[in-house]
Amino acid sequence: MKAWQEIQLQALQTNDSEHQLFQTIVSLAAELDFDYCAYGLRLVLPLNNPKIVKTSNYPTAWQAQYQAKNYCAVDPTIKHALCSTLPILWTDGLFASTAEFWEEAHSFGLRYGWAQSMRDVHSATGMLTLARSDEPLSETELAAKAFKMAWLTQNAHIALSRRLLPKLLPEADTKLSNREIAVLRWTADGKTSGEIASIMKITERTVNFHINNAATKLNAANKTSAAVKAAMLGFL
DNA sequence: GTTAGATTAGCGCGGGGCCT
DNA sequence: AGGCCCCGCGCTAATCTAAC
Repeated sequence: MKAWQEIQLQALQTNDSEHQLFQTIVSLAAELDFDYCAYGLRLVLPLNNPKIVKTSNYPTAWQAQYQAKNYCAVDPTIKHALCSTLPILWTDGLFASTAEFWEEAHSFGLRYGWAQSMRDVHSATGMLTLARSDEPLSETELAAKAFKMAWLTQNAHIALSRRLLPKLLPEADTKLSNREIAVLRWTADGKTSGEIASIMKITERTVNFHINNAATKLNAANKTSAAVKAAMLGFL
């Protein structure tokens, strides 16, 4: 008999669309006794307004309200997800400073939940939330299911971000040459083109050439943006 | 605050070597 | 042959710095 993780992995490694894939995750969540399931992906770029995409089987009205009131900005589980990859449990204490948000979530049947985030090599943060209306999450249940829930989070993020990233952030798929990476590293360290030229024993113009090529590949407006993008995406 | 000079960044163009 | 990587030159634009 195959292990639960193995069956799950096979289900998530198919070539299904995001929608089909999310339905698989929903059914895996259901096996863990969660009616609701939500996945959010937050990219690192643009720095001033990072792209966020969400998909869930929450009640449509709640999804609309969440969007309309921009609850992304106050949701404490998102705040937690961005600074910690440890799982977090929905508790009254967690939502103490966002009472209105918490009450509205309750009114839509979202009462008991658990969430965990994960970061990939491109620094994109994915968060999987598992929730339900009726049965509180006991310590015993958590202890018994913690591993499976974490495993589902990890694989959901890997599978979904693999499909979403190329569309949302094509730069993440860029292949930089070794020379381009080297000059961007020195640039990110604050070296001028002249300094990099003497360090790498090439002319300044050549340094600029590589930086320029990298900037084009990264869709960056200038060398500063190119160095930041490359660093944020984990290329350096 | 203004100005002039120095420094740095950016652009267009061309060419050689290597690999498929 | 074509694509990719690497290297180079001359020039202009933008920015910084110090002197007035």
